[in-house]
Amino acid sequence: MGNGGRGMRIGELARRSGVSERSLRYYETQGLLPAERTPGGQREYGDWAVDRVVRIQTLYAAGLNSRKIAQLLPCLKDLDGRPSASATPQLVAELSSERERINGLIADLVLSRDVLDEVIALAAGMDAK
Amino acid sequence: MGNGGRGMRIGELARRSGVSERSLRYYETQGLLPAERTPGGQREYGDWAVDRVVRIQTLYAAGLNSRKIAQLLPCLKDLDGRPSASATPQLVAELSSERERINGLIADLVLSRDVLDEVIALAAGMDAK
DNA sequence: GTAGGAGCTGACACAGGTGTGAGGTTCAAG
DNA sequence: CTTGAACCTCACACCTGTGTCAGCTCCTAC
Repeated sequence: MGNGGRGMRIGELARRSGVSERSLRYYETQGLLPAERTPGGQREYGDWAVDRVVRIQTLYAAGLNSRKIAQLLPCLKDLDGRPSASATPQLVAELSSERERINGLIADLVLSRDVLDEVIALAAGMDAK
Repeated sequence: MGNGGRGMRIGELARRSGVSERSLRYYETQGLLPAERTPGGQREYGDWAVDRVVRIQTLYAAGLNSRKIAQLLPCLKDLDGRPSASATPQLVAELSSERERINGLIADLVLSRDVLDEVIALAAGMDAK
């Protein structure tokens, strides 16, 4: 090893978080995932990075874009402490609207899932008969 | 008028379903929304089309692509009657996997919504204090 | 017949996170 | 020092439903 336990590099973070190195680098350019650098220029992450990456993925999955996530993250209390920023009224308005969208989307997803279940059940029924 | 009550044209369907004409034409190319044609070549839809378009939108929102929706639709019982086809085992497998994805996505959405709520509540708290 | 709103096709562009490859550098084990 | 894995940057491509524009045709009320 000889690492000194300072931090993991991108490969390990990718493996641990289940996200590609490509995406991790992209997150950095978007200001979502700051990284220390070794003297040689390689990225170094602390353990907190894993949780952050997972959180980022969750928010992406919910349809938020990089810009919103970047504004949002500092307003969250991290595992250890308190938020490093509070949302501006402007941001709150945007997030509220996202919230609405997400609620509608959940409803659509449930509806769609039921539709899938119906088709699957019907096929199973045919099969059994 | 002089329509004879035969069917609505694309503009009305767009207005009634809340979907752009562009999208309706696209749905037709994807085999999702068959349309009659007037002798002059204009599309004509029955009232059933509104529901179908809404259904298509719901499925798109759930992340299904045109191909899957096209396979899925005939396996659904329409408002009036019974399905015109049953799902093949292959399709059932695909849909089951979609179902899994949707369930995971719902979980992500709920998580994300909670995150948004936290940020919003925190900003409101700051505001009140 | 005519005017003008509505419809038609075809084509180009976009969003934006991710895959992929080239070509070069860093790191650590031996 | 050498070597090979891991990492770096840069750049191009993709997917796919939708917006938009251009240029033309249809339909219907007058």
